[in-house]
Amino acid sequence: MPELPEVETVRRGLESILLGARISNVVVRNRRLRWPIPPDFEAQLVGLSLVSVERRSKYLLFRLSATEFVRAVAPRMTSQPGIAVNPLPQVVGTLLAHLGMTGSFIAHRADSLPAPRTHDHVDLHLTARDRPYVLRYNDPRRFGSMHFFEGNDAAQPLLAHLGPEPLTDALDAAYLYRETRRRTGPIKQALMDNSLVVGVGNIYANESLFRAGIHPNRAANRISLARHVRLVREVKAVLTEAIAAGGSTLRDFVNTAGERGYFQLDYFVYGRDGKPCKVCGTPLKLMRHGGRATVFCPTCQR
DNA sequence: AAATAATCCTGCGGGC
DNA sequence: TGCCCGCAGGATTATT
Repeated sequence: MPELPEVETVRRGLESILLGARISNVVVRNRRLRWPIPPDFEAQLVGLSLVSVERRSKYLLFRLSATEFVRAVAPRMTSQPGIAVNPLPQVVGTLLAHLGMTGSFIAHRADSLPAPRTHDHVDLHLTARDRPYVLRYNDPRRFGSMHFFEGNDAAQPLLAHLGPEPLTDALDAAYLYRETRRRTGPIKQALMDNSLVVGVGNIYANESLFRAGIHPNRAANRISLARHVRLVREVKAVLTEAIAAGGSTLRDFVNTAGERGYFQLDYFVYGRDGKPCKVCGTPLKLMRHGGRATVFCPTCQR
């Protein structure tokens, strides 16, 4: 179940393999994702080359150019405001994709492409450095989405109302404190509200609150600035550590090479209700926020 | 404006 | 063994 660290893991994998690749063909087997894949999707993509893969919230943005170019020797770091090694061609459009709950992109060498299996909805045929690949999108639950757009990100309804990225300076304690003054609901749900801050789903909300020692039920506007400082620090830390571990693999997450992540081994609370707290030994409790399981330590979290 | 509920979907695991 | 049911959950949309 991809959250920000899993999407970032996928982004890095895609860039490392497919930067500069030209899309030669697009095969859509099932258009019925979260929103239907538009009928002109395939025609819009064929012939374009991959300039970069960026991430905004849990969306992947494949920046595409009409002109082919040679991949730079050093990969361009798009997660940080980096310096392009070579001048990059002009972006003419963007493939916007979301993995939903169960989506995955796997890059196959074209000469060892398996026969399509159930839920293999989209194949992007690409050629990178004269080597043909097929980037295959699989999504059993079809909560993911995919479409192409031209123009500014801000004009995209899906991107227009997103809060700041948690791993940038746009998220700090002063911001979170200020923006929660009128929120009387549980901090857990505020953290998961994408208009406040993006990329923190159920798993990492649980983990961040535990590590910050904050009870998930505490009203957001009744948390002091000092405790917001700690919360912001832990949100950033838990996401950063999860990215370093290649994300979390519960049932089904795999990266672009089909490999699993390992951060689930470091969970303090998620999925551990009834088990002893790793810090104090108290049995962890389960409650629900908006249908989502919340696990917390009644001793460590206040 | 904020909070809550309903909705989409398939796979899996528990209970009987 | 097999069937039913609840649950998993991101994010939009609708409703209060």
